[in-house]
Amino acid sequence: MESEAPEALEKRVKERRIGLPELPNAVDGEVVLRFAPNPNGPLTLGHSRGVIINSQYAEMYNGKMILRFDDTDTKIKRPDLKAYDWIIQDFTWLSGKEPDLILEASARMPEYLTHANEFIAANHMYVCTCTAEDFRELRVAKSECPCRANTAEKNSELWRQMNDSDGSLVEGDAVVRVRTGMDNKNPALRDWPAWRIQRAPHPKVGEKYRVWPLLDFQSAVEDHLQGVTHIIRGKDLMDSTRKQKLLYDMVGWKYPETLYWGRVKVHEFGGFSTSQMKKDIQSGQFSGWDDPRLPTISALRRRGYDAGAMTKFWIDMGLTQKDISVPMSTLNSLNAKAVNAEAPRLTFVREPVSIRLDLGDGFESPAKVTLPIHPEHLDKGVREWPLGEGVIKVKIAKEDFTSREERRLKDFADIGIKHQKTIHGWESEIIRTERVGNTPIIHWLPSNMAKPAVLLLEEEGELIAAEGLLEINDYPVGTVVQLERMGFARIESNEIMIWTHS
RNA sequence: GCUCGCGUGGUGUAGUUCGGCCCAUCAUUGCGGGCUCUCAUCCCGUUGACCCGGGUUCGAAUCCCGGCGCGAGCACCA
Repeated sequence: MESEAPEALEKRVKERRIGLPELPNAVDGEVVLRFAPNPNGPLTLGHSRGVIINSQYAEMYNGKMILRFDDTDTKIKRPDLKAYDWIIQDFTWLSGKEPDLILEASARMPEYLTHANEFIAANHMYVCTCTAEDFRELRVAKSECPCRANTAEKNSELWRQMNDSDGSLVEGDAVVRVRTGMDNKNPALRDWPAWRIQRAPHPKVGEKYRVWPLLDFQSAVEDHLQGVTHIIRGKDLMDSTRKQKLLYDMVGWKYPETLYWGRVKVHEFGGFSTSQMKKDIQSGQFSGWDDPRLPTISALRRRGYDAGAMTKFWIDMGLTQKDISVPMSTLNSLNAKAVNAEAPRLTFVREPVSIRLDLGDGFESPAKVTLPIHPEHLDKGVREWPLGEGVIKVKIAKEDFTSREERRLKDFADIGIKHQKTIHGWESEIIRTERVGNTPIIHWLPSNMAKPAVLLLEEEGELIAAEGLLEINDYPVGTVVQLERMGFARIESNEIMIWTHS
């Protein structure tokens, strides 16, 4: 291989970067990434960034992607047994493949305990029996607490008492701290807590353990055990990185490369608080985790959003540390592009008004109306609406009925809207079937092609079931269709559709 | 209070490491128009930004100094 010309090294040509930036120190085939949610609910749009960006990188570098359940809190953010499966489902749907490895922190406790024993024996950690309030003061004052002077033997003994089921130490009496130094200029890093006592039974392992590691310890040990090479996480965890790095340095481990992103809000939803949503569902404000008004992955999937569109959405967002607030219209635009080509067209008439069309003397009515399933993909075939003999009964939307002028029934005929009522109902007449001029087009259905259906949509925070008539079709449940002149919707059942977006 | 991070059009983003290719990229939104027997999709056009003040330099979005603004951590949550 020839050595590179020196001038080629002098300056990179500036080019616009497309896609995700390169990962620092990444070796193809050896990258290990992880996504580590707390299983206290299903995934939200906010989580999807973690799933997607990490998965994308794993794919870019032919690396490994771990899904890890950080379920070591039995009290404040208690794990939800159902959430484990929900998250695996959401993860798989978002990334297009199953994780290479699934780990549950609660099942990894023996490993964590082993390391705790070791670190306490090595004097890297000590048991602290100060109250949280007292330690807070010590932390501010940069002064060491009395417990810090205990010997490793004494600490091991106290640690045994913390673990002991009939021990004298109960919840709140003691924590294990990492001996980082009380003089660290960053107060967040001063002898940070690694273990605490929690009596609440764990949904997965019951009352097997009395002590549970905090995130900073559990995650630090597990990342090392799994050989994680790159951590990509929120910048709110920057001090977490620093805490963990202090521990890594003590025990001689190599800390992974770490990248951060800022906080994300969506204009329409605000933040993504799983706990808040859980409360609102319990109080009956929402019907469930897949309530179309919620920013959960299950709700978005139910509404017909495309995982590829979400992927592009997050890739476009990149890895900046800026706190951002994005409008749903950005995602919607990407989603429309993703689903439009495949979405069959259907007609939905909201608040239908029945009209009898008078064919007029000598007027020849066509036997049927033929319209494409997709105007840009004619190979997808056609829809055929047979028209009855004699008088034709059609349905049009109430909002289109307000006019008294001519309107064109799309792909069929110009009619005069007369607001003339007879014993049979509203009557109008067909003026011509040829397309002449630019008579405003409205959509419609012949009554024999219409079936009652509801369209679920959100209006000002309320979930509305808009009643109407849907064109008879046999698309399977889950099909994302485009309702002509309205927008996209997903077929949820024979008579229910869920609104996606326009 | 201490510590850390971030500031490019309405929104998001590229460019900032290594100053000139940047009178600043791309997307989205808004506005205008075209295509279309859908108010969808698509196409074209257009408005619109380097937080502020100094400094270094022939030249600064990019380097230095000082402000200001926003956010996060300092939990026995993750």
